[in-house]
Formats: sequence, structure tokens, C-alpha cells
Amino acid sequence: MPELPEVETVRKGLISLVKGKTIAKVDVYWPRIIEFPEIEIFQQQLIGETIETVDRRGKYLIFHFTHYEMVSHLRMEGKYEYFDQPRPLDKHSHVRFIFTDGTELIYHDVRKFGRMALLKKGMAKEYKGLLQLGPEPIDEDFDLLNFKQQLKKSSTMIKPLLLNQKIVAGLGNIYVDEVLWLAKIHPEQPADTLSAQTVRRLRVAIIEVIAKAKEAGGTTIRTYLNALGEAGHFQQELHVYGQTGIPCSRCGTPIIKIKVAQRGTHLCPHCQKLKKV
DNA sequence: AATACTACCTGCGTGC
DNA sequence: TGCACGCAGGTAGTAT
Repeated sequence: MPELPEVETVRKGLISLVKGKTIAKVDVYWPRIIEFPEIEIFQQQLIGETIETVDRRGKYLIFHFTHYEMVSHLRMEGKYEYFDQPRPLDKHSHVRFIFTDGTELIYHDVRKFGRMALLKKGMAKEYKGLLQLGPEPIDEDFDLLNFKQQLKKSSTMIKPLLLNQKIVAGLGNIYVDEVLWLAKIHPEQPADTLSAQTVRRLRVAIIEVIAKAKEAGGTTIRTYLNALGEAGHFQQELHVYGQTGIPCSRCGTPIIKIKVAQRGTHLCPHCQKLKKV
């Protein structure tokens, strides 16, 4: 499900529901979800561990336990669900954390793309996926000069470049489309052809869209009872994503959908013109 | 080194 | 109804 705002909403849900709980047992039903260590070690090491807090970096969740840290990525459809008492598992429940008080946290993932990795305390920051992440899309971390330089170095289309997490962390298919609409940039515009002024506008758009979506609790596309982070309402503020055929809120031209780097891409053909350089 | 394509999975809607 | 196909909020591995 998640891009940065949704993962942040899940993080808050986890803090409010499972912070301070101690693990009694871990069940794993789809082994590939656990990247490392081996399943038995993963299960063994977590027994008796207490959840001290849950952090986020980009789209990754970082669970801080007493002696370990767990990096968790939800990829396309991963969800955490919390239950007060044991209940029958459905076919898409792949990992179950049972706490000493009888409550449980279930990792649910229809497409099984999500991953978890357990590392020793203090070692999560060495996890490969976290090492290659760009800055958080907030004013304090996201440096304009550096952003400009990175874009100048690449002739790749701006959309796939923003999706790769290395220049800035946390954007996915929904928010990239929204950001490019707000900044009036065509998704296929080569990064190194953006003017200094456009890059400045793009940076502000990224910060603004992510901040607003975080405030709204993310975008909810499918509703799932009990799933943490499914209460968002940013879908009411989308201008292009999923709005094919609907008039652009700025100019009235119908929003179109095209394919860019194999991803469905929404844009206003009037506001977002490809600029020849 | 940077870039593009594919694999990883399941379910749903569409068109024949 | 059945079936093939394309599509879905993402990333890692592989080939060029």
C-alpha cells in the first residue's frame, strides 16, 4: 500500500498499539518475507524482546527492540493488523507476532512482496536499502543545491528518477504524479533539462505534497478493517492520480493517463508540457 | 557507473 | 462461464 505518508501513518498506529509490548512467539507462514537471518533464528531472537519504539526512514519502518532492530518494508500491499485476541488467520497472513499479554500483530500481504530483516541493535542504519536512501522530503533535510546538482547529472526522465529513492526518499507512483502536476512538469522531461527555477519549484512541491498527505494520514485506496494506517483521506485531495478524464482543477483540460517507465502515469496535458531544449 | 528491463506474487476487471 | 491479458501505492537483481 504505501508511500511515505502511509508508512508514517502505520508507524503512528504501531506506536499507539504495540509500543511497550513484549513478544512471546513469532510465527512465519511465508519464509521469503524474512530476508535474514534464517527463519528459526529470527523467531528465536525475537522471543522476550520488547518494542521500545518504531521509527521510519523513507518507506521503511524500523522497529526498535530491546537487543535488536527490525527493518520492515511493506512494498506494494503489506499491512500490519492488530488484534486484541487470537483469531483465525486468513490466507494472506504471513507473519504473526504474539505478545505476552495475548494480543497480536499480524503482517498481511496479498502479493508477498514485503520484506523484514532483523539486525543487532544499532545496526539497522547499515541495512542496504537504508544506506542508499536520499534525504527525507522535508525542508531541513532536502537541500536545494544538492538536489539541483543531482538532477543536472542525469538525462533520465524526471518521474523514474524521483521514484528511485536515491535523490529524495519516500515518493511513489501516487505522489510523484501529484508533485509533477503541482510543479507543472511533464513526467518524461529529462532531469538535466529542468531550469534552476523549475527545480526550485519541484523541491517545494515535493515537500508540500508529502507534508499535506502526512497530515491527511495518507491516501486510502482500499479499505481494510483493523489495518493500521488505512484511515487516510488524502484521496480527496488528489489532482491527477486516478483522475483520468476528469477536468484539471487548474485549467479544466481532462487529465490523461500514459505509461512512463512501465508505470501508469497521470498528468494534465495542458499544464504539463514536454519542453524541447 | 548509469540506465532499462524483469522477476517477485495474487486478485480483479475487461474483452473475446 | 471461461480464459487470457493487463494492471495494481515497490524494489532488487541482472543485463547492457
